[in-house]
Amino acid sequence: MPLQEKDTYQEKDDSSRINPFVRVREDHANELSEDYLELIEDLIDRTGEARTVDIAAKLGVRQATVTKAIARLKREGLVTAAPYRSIFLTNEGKKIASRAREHHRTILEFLIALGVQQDVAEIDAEGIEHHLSPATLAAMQRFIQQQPAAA
Amino acid sequence: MPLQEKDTYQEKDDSSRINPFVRVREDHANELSEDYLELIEDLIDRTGEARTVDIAAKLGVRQATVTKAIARLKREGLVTAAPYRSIFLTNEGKKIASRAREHHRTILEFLIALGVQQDVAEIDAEGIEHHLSPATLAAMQRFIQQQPAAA
DNA sequence: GAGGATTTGTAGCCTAGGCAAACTTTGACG
DNA sequence: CGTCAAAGTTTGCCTAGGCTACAAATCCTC
Ligand SMILES: [Mn+2]
Ligand SMILES: [Mn+2]
Ligand SMILES: [Mn+2]
Ligand SMILES: [Mn+2]
Repeated sequence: MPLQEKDTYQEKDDSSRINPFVRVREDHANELSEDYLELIEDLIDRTGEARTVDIAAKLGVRQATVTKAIARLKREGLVTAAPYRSIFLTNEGKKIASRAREHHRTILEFLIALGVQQDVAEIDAEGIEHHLSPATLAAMQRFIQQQPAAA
Repeated sequence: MPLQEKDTYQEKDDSSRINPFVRVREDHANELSEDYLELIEDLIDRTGEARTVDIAAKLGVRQATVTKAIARLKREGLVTAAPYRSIFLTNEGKKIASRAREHHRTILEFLIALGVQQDVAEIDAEGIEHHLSPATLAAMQRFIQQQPAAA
């Protein structure tokens, strides 16, 4: 029995650790969920409820797109929603949302500490937040701490 | 005549500047091209030619996927390729490849200067390289310069 | 409490980017 | 040369995530 039949078999679990491109594709598969959940939590905190129309406006997509995405999140057990009613996070959804928000905040603070203008930092943070390993986030944290809030 | 008919019309040109999520979707539309072109240039430099089988191995996808992607790049005028022969970059393709490689290198150096371990930095760089504005890249450059190659 | 604007949902379409399976071409080598 | 394994392509399939157009429900407002 051969030790490697790599030609046709693709590792599923730790290929992400050895191939950066595979890792990026995996990141992207989680990206939408994270953005939706973070945004839903935000809307609930700030306006009392998360409505399809507001999510669509924030994300810059059509409402039909949001409806479809919500159906998927429901399937995955991350949100609950009754037809024509607003959207709520499950406990699992809340966990992901909080983690996403934290990452987002860390990265934003980091970029600003690095000297990037606020509005540019906001934009870049939204993209890179899904691609950073714990180690890199930790390094960013250290950097923020070292910078004593420059004037 | 109303000043805004925003309800049905979506800005195309500068919406990217005002909505981070739209900007991220645009980034992702360019991501594959950039990665392919950078990789093709790399293979040519290091092995003399860019072959489907090697591109597939590097990206962690099947050869059929690469063939399809190359067809798209050809359509876009970024590569040339005859059937069953290896792949070459057009001038336009070379420009994009070089810019991508430069960004990649800057980000990698930056992460390492920040204290991230080499292999983790390699992985994270591959994801975030497509999401950074010129301003942020410039800030990273400055940071690298300030750090006098820590031991 | 009826009407109508707003919001939500459904149906159908499209493209990008994956895959497997089968076929074709190439080229190394006996 | 002829063979045949390796490389490349084609075909057909799938899912995610966009969109429009239209239908249905909700909920202001009078
Ligand atoms: Mn994001
Ligand atoms: Mn990305
Ligand atoms: Mn990349
Ligand atoms: Mn790269």
